[in-house]
Amino acid sequence: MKNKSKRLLAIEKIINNYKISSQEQLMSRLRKKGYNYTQATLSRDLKFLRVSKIPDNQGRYIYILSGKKDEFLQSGDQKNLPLSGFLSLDFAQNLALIKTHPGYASSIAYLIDRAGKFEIQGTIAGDDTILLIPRDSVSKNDVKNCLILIFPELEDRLR
Amino acid sequence: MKNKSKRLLAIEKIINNYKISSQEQLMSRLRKKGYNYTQATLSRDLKFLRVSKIPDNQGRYIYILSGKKDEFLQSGDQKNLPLSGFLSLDFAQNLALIKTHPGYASSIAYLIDRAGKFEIQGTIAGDDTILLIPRDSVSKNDVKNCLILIFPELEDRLR
DNA sequence: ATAAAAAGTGTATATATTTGCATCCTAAAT
DNA sequence: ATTTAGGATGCAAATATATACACTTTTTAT
Repeated sequence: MKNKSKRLLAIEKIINNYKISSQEQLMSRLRKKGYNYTQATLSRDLKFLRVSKIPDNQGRYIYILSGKKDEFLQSGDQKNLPLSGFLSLDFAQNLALIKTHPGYASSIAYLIDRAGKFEIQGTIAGDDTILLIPRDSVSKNDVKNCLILIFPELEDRLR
Repeated sequence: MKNKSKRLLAIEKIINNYKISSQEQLMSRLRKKGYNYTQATLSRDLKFLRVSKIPDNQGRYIYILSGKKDEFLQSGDQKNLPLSGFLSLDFAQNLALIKTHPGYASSIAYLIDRAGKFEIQGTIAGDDTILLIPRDSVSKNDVKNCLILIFPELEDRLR
């Protein structure tokens, strides 16, 4: 259903941006955004998205997306070298096209895949071009935001 | 107490070696090994160890150590897909996306092309992803069937 | 078109997990 | 030796999460 995927996107967004520590808490945010449904369904959604609850280092529990787990656990010290090869982002129909310097495409695509974003169904990289296929009903903006989440350095260039 | 650290080690060992999906389950294994204490304490231990419960790709929930998370997410997806490199099939819009083990995409795509199926207009292969473009008005299921015809071994996976 | 199967959800409930409080134990300080 | 402080733990209760069942909607097959 169309609403479901939007809802899933909303969930991801919230989890990425806030420290959520219970489904009720998440529900309340979702309700504010107009998604009106029950905790039972949310539980199923979280299962679908493979979201897990993990004890953080402050003695609390927080929800976290599978794809982000790495990053979260290893207090982010790894740099995205290949990102320097990023050139541009454009959209054709519902597809996103990323241009890179020659040879950089596959390594950047790899990072995108590895982030495990729900919004991004998959990528195909050539030598200097990446075709990024978003999931149904994911907007261009959602894709942009995704990419910014993966590569914060792009914030300026994509906005 | 000296027992605690041993206990924590035992917990880690068990979590590493079995698919544990509830604290009770874990408790029962611990008891077998002579650690006799309560679920409440176990809950605290898990918090201390930063163990989290994550939905696996079999529709269950399993406990996993923070340090192992990476590994799990990696191998978890591949272990049960021993077929010729084929990983998954999904649809976005009218397009089909096939994920493969790294490096397998082009050879699988080649086989698909070579089968000369009418329903499949063409394919584009990256390193581990194939974009399959179906002909107009070909349904998802038609595509599935096509693939099954080409790769009978996929019957179970795609149904 | 119709039947059949599958997917999505809410409700209520079962299960599972966390935590407040009291207690006990150990170690350091007096 | 007695006191004091902090960690560890059980118990019971509070919270939180998952799921069986019934029902509806959507998708797929005939």
